[in-house]
Formats: sequence, C-alpha cells, structure tokens
Amino acid sequence: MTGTTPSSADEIDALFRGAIRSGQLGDGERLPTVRQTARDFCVAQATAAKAYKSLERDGLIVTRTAAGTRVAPGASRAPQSVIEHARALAEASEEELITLGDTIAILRAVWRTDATQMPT
Amino acid sequence: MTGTTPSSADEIDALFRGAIRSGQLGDGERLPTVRQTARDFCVAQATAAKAYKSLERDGLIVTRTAAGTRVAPGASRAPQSVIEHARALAEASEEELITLGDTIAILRAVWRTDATQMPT
DNA sequence: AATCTTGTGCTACTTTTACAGCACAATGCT
DNA sequence: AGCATTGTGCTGTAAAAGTAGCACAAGATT
Repeated sequence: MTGTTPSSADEIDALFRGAIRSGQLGDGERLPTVRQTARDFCVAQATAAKAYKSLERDGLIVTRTAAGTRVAPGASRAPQSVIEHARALAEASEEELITLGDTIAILRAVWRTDATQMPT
Repeated sequence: MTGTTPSSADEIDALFRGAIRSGQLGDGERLPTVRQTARDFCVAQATAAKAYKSLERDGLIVTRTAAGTRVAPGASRAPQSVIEHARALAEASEEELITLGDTIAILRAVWRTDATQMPT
C-alpha cells in the first residue's frame, strides 16, 4: 500500500480512495490509525485526519472513536468493468511510456467527450 | 475547451496537457494568450504563466515572445491506443456512475499493479 | 520607425495549507 | 473500575500558492 510519498491531505485521500475502490482494501477492512498514517507519510496528524474526514464525508470509511477506521460496508470495489478498463489503460500507457500525470490529463480531457462526440 | 473551472496553476497545466496529448489541440496550434487564459479561468496572470512555464519545461509548447504560444511540433497526441483506452475507461465509469475523481484514484491504484501482479 | 502584442519578471499583500504539540472524549480491553 | 487506544479539536507558527498591479524586453505589425 505504501509505495509513493504523498505530502498533502488530498494525495493521502486519493491514495486510500483508490485502494478502496480498486478492491485493494476490502469491505470492513481496517485502515491504519491516523497517527500511523501521519508517520508513514511524514505529515502532521491534522493532515492525515483531514484526509480521513474527507473519505468519511464521502461514505467510503466508517470511524468509531476508539475502534479505529474501517472501510464502509459496500463502499469497496467499483464495478469490475471500470477496474479492468483502468488496468488496460495503465498497461497501454506504460507500454507507450506515457507518464501517469499525462495519462490522467488525457483521461480528464476525454471525460464527457467520448460517447457523445466522435470526431474525425 | 473551457468547460471546467480550474483554480490552481496545476489544474490549468493539466487541462492544456490533456487537450494537447489527447489531440484536441493539434500540432502547432495556437493557445490563448497568458492574459486571456488568466481571464478565462479567473486567476492572476502569474498563475496562468506558471502553468505555461511548466508545459514548456516538458516540451509540450513553444513560446516566442510576441508571437504567442503554440503546441510544440510532435508533442501533440499520445499513441492512439492510450487515447482509446482512456475513452473506454471514461465511458465505463460514467455508465457506472463513478466520479472522475474516483476513476483517477482507481487508475493511480492500479498503476504498476497490473502487468506485474495478478492477485486472486 | 512607430506601435501594438505577448511573455516575463518584479513587488507587496492575502489566503490557504501544513506543521508541531498537546489536551480531551469516546470507547475497547483487562 | 482502570488503563490504553484512537479519533478529534484545539492553539500558534511557518511555508506555499495565489492575487493585483505594474514595468520591461522581444518581436510582430503597420
């Protein structure tokens, strides 16, 4: 799970969000404590807590004060088709030596410009 | 082109980067002036300029001082396979009502976790 | 040559974000 | 009941990013 080196709350948010929705973190599975996450990513507790808050607002996790934080029931795993397409895109990009950043930018660009428009 | 409402330099960077690499902005095509972009996105000139600088550092655009900014020759358009896979992913996500943010998070999660690892 | 356009480079100010460090409340565990 | 764990909520401080406004230099345009 810990591979990159995020710094901001948004990046930590995105990291867990991705882990949950891709199925790497299963339903009901426990997340590291806020303090642990803060240590892992070398950020202040407040920053890690902020990320968790954001995930909770979106219903991805459930926190009980002394019992820790767990993946919300049903929040895990986006539909298989999405995950498979994401895998396919990642594979294609790496094969063509396209950066993750560029790949995301391309994805943003074609978002809402695909099914409706078919140029050329 | 102007559809979303970015605010930071990074978002503007990503927007143009995506437009270029997806082929929406063709080779040699001219970008709006820095001032125009600043107006379009309601940001300071310095912020828009910063985004352009970043794109130039990556060789995606070429700026000549009074002639404006143009897409660098050869910078446009990532390989077709990548674009097609991006389109497919976008389509799948929208069909399943998955957010763009979540889709990006999933993509990040499976990045470098596909071809090499095949769990289950 | 004169003028307009455009990217760049300032300065000073404001806002946002993250930091450190601690204290508290809720809860599980023994 | 007592204690450790864990999320939360402070405080004040520091760093990063954005803003506004202007001035300048390099070219293009006429």
